[in-house]
Amino acid sequence: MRFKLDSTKVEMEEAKEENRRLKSSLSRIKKEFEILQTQYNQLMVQHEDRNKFSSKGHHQDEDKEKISEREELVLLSLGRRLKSPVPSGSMTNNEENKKDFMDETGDDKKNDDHEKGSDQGIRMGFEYKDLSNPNEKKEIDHNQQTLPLEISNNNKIPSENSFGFKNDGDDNEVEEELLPQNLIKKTRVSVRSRCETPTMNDGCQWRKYGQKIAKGNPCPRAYYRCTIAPSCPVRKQVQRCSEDMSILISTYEGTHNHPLPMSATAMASATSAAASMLLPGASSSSSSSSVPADLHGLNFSLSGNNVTPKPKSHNFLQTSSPSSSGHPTVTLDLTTPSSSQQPFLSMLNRFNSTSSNVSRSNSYPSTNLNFSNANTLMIWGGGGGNRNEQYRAAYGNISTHQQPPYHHMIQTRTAGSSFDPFGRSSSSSTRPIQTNLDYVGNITHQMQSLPAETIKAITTDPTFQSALATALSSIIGGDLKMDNVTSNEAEKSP
DNA sequence: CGTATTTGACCTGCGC
DNA sequence: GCGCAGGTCAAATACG
Repeated sequence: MRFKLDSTKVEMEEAKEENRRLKSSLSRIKKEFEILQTQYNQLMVQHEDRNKFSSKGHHQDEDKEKISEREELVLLSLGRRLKSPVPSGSMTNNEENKKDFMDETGDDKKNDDHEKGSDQGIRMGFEYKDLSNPNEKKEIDHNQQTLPLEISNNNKIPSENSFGFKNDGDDNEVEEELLPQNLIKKTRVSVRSRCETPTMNDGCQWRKYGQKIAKGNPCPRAYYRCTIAPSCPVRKQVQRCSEDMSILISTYEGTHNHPLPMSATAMASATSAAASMLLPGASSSSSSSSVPADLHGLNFSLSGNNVTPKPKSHNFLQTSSPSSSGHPTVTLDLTTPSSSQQPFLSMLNRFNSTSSNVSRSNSYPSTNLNFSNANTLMIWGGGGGNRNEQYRAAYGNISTHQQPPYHHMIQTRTAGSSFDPFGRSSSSSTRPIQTNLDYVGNITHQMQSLPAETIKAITTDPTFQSALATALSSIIGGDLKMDNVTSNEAEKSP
């Protein structure tokens, strides 16, 4: 009994220490993010000035250019609401377009929390400022009518926060049926993972409603729907890979219209981000204009820069032929061996590339996000009742070296670089929170040490923004919640 | 007994 | 129009 008490005290002390480290990491991340944000804003201002200069003497096209310009004036805000707005100054009547994605409770304290957010530093999420007006949407519609997903930053569109649920769902179900993106097939996100269990635990609650033997695969395909909310439209297909039975392919479709458990937010963020990368605005080789993207509720600033597809390589992002179903599909591959040999700079080069040779024979391309994860069995979330359980479920059990998906994502993105942020094995980490924060912090920190041109290329690349936003949201969002929990617990503790 | 799963029937879209 | 395949429904069944 005495021993238990002592061990509990030791654990409490460790928790306090952990909490201190988290706070320190958080403040560092805040600073580094502000630097990044400042750089981005400066670039936006420069871009704006350049556009104005180049448009002199072209009054005939002035309106068009204004529209185009404002299409590009989309701010991807990682985290806290900015104290000072975008330097464009054109943000007026679209305040309501801001999507505050962090507030999980959605109660009346929301605004207050956001006001305090900068002080507390706990409001990580995505903020998308649409600087266009509804009339311009028609223009966009006209230009992008074959790709309605691009222009879904409509007020009517139920937004989803970084944790994968929509902000407000009064009429979401009805309105969603009328949305343009529903006129075409929904984007799917397929996750390949090594999993011994019949289904991957992603933190959500699923109810099986069907099973089919799909052609070309002797393994039956199981159909699940989300049961967290009765009206949730999210579906999931689970099927084992015919070539490797140990690989479980989980395909997600739709957007949760309800709050998700902590343990499910990682997957929700992953699917959102992955789907967003599929958007033509993010990956189209033909389009050079920025268009806002809102898929699965995640709003990113996406422009035409593309990522060169290199199928069957370990590139982080690949495009391949569309799925047989005809749905645009993003594949998150967590089954392949570590791509530590992948040069980080080559990825940056791809980020910086303004065009690519993507062959798009089909309007529904598939994108393959190849995250290295050779050893991890997929336990994305345990749906545990308390936050600690949820945390452990979502971010990996320390003792079993399970790691969160974004841990691997970031690790993949940094592992091949010429610098190793930590020089330690991620799987050997005994402090996953600290590790995750360190990764984020060091990414931004290392970026500052890069040449200015590289920084420019990185910070202005929407793909990077999307990926960074997702990573930050997933990791920090969860961690911050834990931070709160641990803070509260620490305060309560004697 | 309530809930979840199974499984055959049915619906729908697409290619020929 | 027909057949095929994917996807969904719903009654039957299993389970706790």
